[in-house]
Amino acid sequence: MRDGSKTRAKIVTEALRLFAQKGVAGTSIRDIAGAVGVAEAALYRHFPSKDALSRSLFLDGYARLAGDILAADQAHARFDTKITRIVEVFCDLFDEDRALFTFLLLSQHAHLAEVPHEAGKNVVEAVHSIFAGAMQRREIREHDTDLLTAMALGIVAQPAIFTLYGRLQGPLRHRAPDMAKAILALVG
Amino acid sequence: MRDGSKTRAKIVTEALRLFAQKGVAGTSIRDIAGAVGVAEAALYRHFPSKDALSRSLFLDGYARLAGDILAADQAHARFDTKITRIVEVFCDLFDEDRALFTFLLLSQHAHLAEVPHEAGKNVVEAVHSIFAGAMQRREIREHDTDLLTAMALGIVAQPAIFTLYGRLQGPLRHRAPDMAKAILALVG
DNA sequence: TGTACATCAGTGAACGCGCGTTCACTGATGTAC
DNA sequence: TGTACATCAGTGAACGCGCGTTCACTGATGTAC
Repeated sequence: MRDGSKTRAKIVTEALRLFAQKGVAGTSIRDIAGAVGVAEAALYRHFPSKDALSRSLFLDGYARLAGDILAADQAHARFDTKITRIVEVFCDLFDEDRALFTFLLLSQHAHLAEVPHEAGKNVVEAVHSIFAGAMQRREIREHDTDLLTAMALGIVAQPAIFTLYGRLQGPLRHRAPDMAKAILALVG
Repeated sequence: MRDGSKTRAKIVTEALRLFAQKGVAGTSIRDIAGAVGVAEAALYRHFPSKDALSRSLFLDGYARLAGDILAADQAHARFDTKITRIVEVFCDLFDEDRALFTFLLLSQHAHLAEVPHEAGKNVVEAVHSIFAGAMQRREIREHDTDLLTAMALGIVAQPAIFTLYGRLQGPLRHRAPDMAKAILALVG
């Protein structure tokens, strides 16, 4: 049999690019197959449906970000170092794979309900666990952890969105220090 | 001729409700007409196309929020009062018309490019003008106004999204004091 | 007040198009002997 | 090493369905005289 892993990888890349550019609903199986350079039916050798493809891309991307956040958390001891590094990780992933981020931001509302609750696969749970842990260890004062999680995510996600729309220029990484400072001010 | 204003109002209400619930792509003209209780063709007496309908709903809702923000800004003198009131206005609109807010948050990426640049119709410009004004009057220190705008919007928008998903409970208004405090900490 | 007319909101059926998906088939490559 | 076979990635054409939109038509209501 032929090795389909190259084709599968290209489907992932091109689907992400097109989904980010035109949205999932605005991208047809024909579009993706055309960009990959295969017949439409070939996509169904790798993903059972268009919906499964977009779900798989979303859950994988979301899990990757959650995993990177958890790893940055565990690699550092002090709360402020954790936050700084996590913001940097977020910015770096954004700057390196803008198509993935655009897709995650665009289609979060379609898939958020299907995301598993484990912190390793769920960005919200990952961030939540970091604040909850710091609170438990008395490194920060008592707060509503969910509200804190929401505001912290908003502080990084909204500048990311502004960057996608050209309202903010240059790498998001340049904003990391200000964003980290803003998050630390939430708990200070 | 018959008075179509009642029908038009019902189209707006039902379309907003359905768009918020199932997304624009997931809602058909048949769905809307069925909810309104008219034939599909009747919708075309009020809006030239499905796209024009969703664009009109978006731009009107977005302009309403921007107008309310500007009005709250102008009704107060001190910067911290302005911010507090603006956050409250945002929360109240959210709590009163959740369908509108869900729709605005869900479909912002489809329409943001078509929003006019005037502060009275554009939420981002409205918030931007408030920070820019305060900076000019030396009420707050120098900052990157666009980054500030993004972070401030993120601080209120993300808790709104969490509330939509049930991750935060109760009226958003209850979070207003903490969100206002967080925004003021950005410039403090 | 009564009548003729113009306007236009709403109808019901039909339209063609693009979509996601399926199908029987091909042929390249790995495996068994 | 050579041959027969199994596997399965990829093909090309076709499918039916639901979609947004259009059409000629109806009839209620406002206006002119």
